[in-house]
Amino acid sequence: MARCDTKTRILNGAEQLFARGGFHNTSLRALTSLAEANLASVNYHFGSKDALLHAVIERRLLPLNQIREDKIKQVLAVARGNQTPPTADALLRAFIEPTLEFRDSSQGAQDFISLIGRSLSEPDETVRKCFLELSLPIFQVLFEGLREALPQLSPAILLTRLQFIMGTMSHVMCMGTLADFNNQALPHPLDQNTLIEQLLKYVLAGLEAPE
Amino acid sequence: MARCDTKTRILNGAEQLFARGGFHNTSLRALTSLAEANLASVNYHFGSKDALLHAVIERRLLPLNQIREDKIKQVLAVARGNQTPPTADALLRAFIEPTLEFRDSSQGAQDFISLIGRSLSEPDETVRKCFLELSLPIFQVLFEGLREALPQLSPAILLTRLQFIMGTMSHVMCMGTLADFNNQALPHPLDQNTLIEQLLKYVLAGLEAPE
DNA sequence: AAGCGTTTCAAACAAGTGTTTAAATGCGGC
DNA sequence: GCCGCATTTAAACACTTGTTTGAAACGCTT
Repeated sequence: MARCDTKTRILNGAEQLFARGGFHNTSLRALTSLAEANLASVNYHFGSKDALLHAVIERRLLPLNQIREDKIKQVLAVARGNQTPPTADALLRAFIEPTLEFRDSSQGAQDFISLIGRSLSEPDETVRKCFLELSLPIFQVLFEGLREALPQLSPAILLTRLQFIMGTMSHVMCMGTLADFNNQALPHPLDQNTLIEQLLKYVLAGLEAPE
Repeated sequence: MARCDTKTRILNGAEQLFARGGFHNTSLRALTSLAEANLASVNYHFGSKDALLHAVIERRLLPLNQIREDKIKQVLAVARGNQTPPTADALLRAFIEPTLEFRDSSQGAQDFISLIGRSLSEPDETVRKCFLELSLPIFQVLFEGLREALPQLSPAILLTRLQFIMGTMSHVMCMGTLADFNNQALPHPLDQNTLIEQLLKYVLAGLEAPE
């Protein structure tokens, strides 16, 4: 494990283990051993295992959500300047692209995105609540933007389709560390850009389908 | 807990607790207490906790997969009789409809479907492997059928989109027991038939999008 | 009623869990 | 040098985990 702050080493180790083995299946002993830290240091630096999870998620999700929110608001601003409604394509791209680009920026980022991708379906509240609290605002912004982009869709249908999109995204986000299904049939995985474009095409077509 | 076979009571209880709290977070003590059975009865009847999970999944997934496979093969047979390629709509319907219909047949079925929906993103091998082993054959059949239905799509793209569809479906399957996100914004959830139709419209549009 | 295989039961097992404690260590400022 | 603070450490804490054990209870046939 790379040499740096104990606190950071713990965060990095936790990110990796939580993502690959799940929060509850990761013991503090396995974690501190990987992070080359003392067992008690987790409680010293973070207070508890739950608080550590919170810190792991916040560290990367806050900046990522900030980027996505900025991009979405930029799309909305440009549209307003042009006196035209924003396009669903631009909005979804602003939401999806930073996520997948960030995923490929480092191994830790990939673990983190996989952790986040799984969080919506987590049976355990701890992870889900933490993710939702930090993400509901941006969901709101995206939803309102899409209402402008697709005024022909009723809000209920739009929201339903937005959830479908979340499901699709979550799955893609998890795929990084879950290679089983891929390797079974697909000889070589799609490269990053193709995957983003394909994902966008898929969710956009589904979103814009006639009601 | 309804009075019946100890073995069945354990299966029912496990289904509920595994679905709502996750496999590893469910202790045999909580389970046997809910099932009104002795702690040791799990190991007596099933051998181990892992074997119990296997039994829980097999009990419902085998028949469900059988139904789905039959329906898909029926679609293929009819198409062959008509000398026309099968439609993607009919194939996806044969795959999706039984799943969601089964989900609403009982509370236990809903728990089970939610358990299955989460299984693809499970960090723990135990659940994922068990599900994949039992489901890869039907994925294969569906894939081959879709290749006939959409010959214009390259196999790699088709497979990628099929994975997107699995992601969308998984998410919908989990939604039953994960009400947070719904209740946050959606006043009343869509009824069963509307949800199926919307889901089909969404995945079909995404699947058929020009490459 | 006796015998027999199946099932249930309370108790104990060893191993693993997150957390706490109090002593030891490191290190910068005076 | 030495104080004071932040950090690290090993040990113990109380508790939960899945599994095993051997005896008790049950249901059935003879």
